[in-house]
Amino acid sequence: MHNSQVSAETWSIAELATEYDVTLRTIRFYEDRGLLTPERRGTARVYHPRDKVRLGLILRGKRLGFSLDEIAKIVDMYDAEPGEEGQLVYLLDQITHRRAELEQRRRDIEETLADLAEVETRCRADLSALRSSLRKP
Amino acid sequence: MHNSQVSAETWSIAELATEYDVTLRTIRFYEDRGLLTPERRGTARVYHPRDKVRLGLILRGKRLGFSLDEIAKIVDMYDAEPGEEGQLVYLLDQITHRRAELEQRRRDIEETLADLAEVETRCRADLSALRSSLRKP
DNA sequence: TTCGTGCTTGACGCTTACGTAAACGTAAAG
DNA sequence: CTTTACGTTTACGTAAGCGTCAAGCACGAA
Repeated sequence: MHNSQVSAETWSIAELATEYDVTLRTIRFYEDRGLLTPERRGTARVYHPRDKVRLGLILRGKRLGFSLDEIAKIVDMYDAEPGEEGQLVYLLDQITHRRAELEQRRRDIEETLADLAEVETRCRADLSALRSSLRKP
Repeated sequence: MHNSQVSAETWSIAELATEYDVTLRTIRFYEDRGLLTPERRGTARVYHPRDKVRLGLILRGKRLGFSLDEIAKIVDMYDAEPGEEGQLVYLLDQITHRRAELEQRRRDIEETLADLAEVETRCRADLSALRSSLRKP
């Protein structure tokens, strides 16, 4: 085995695509939008752990229904440099904002799950009624 | 007051738009896609409680990041007729499916909230460090 | 009758998030 | 040397989800 040293592992675009089940096109598109900035070895892209983590964050953001623009802001928060005070205050503000959004989504999920449970109950009732009416017609 | 009888209340398209803070265009678009089926009084659309509820469900679905096609399936589950056995089994299957998706989303939210909390901690630390270094230079 | 208000139906435009070729480079394997 | 695998850029296509006119009807008030 070649890469037996755990530190400083890298991946090709195809490896990342397979691991996260996205297309190469998608990964390149995210780079186009500035969300990923892989190293270049010649013309080929080489992805470092940082890129891999970011891709994971991007896809999680997508599952949550954020747009790529919003995801860009969120992900960039994660490895922002300390910076000046105004910047930090802005960041804290963003955090508050995102948190509120996420909590709204969580409430939506709870409600939807509750609704689904209701539909399921009704459904099972209908089903057993249907079946018992068939057993003794 | 005109509509003093609570039962069988109806709304105009503008009323619904105001209440849910969407545009008329959006509501008509949902109708176009078969998600809403208001009554017609002449040419004007008249929305019944059922339509209003559905609009609420649609918007909740949107906040959760579902596509309109997916939302259509979900919402239609809610007021599906009992139907035949195959239909009911299909419905239960859909419910299982949606539930799994929603639970994944909930996990995503928990993780993101945890990440945000971490960023916030780091951020506050940086901020206080910055300020204390300014107070005693 | 004319005005304003609210509603209607097209129909074209735009952005997002990719899909889908087309055409080419590079490097190892047969 | 040719094939195969893997990568690249460029660029047009598309589906979703509306925005934004344009043009017109219907109806009560002035």
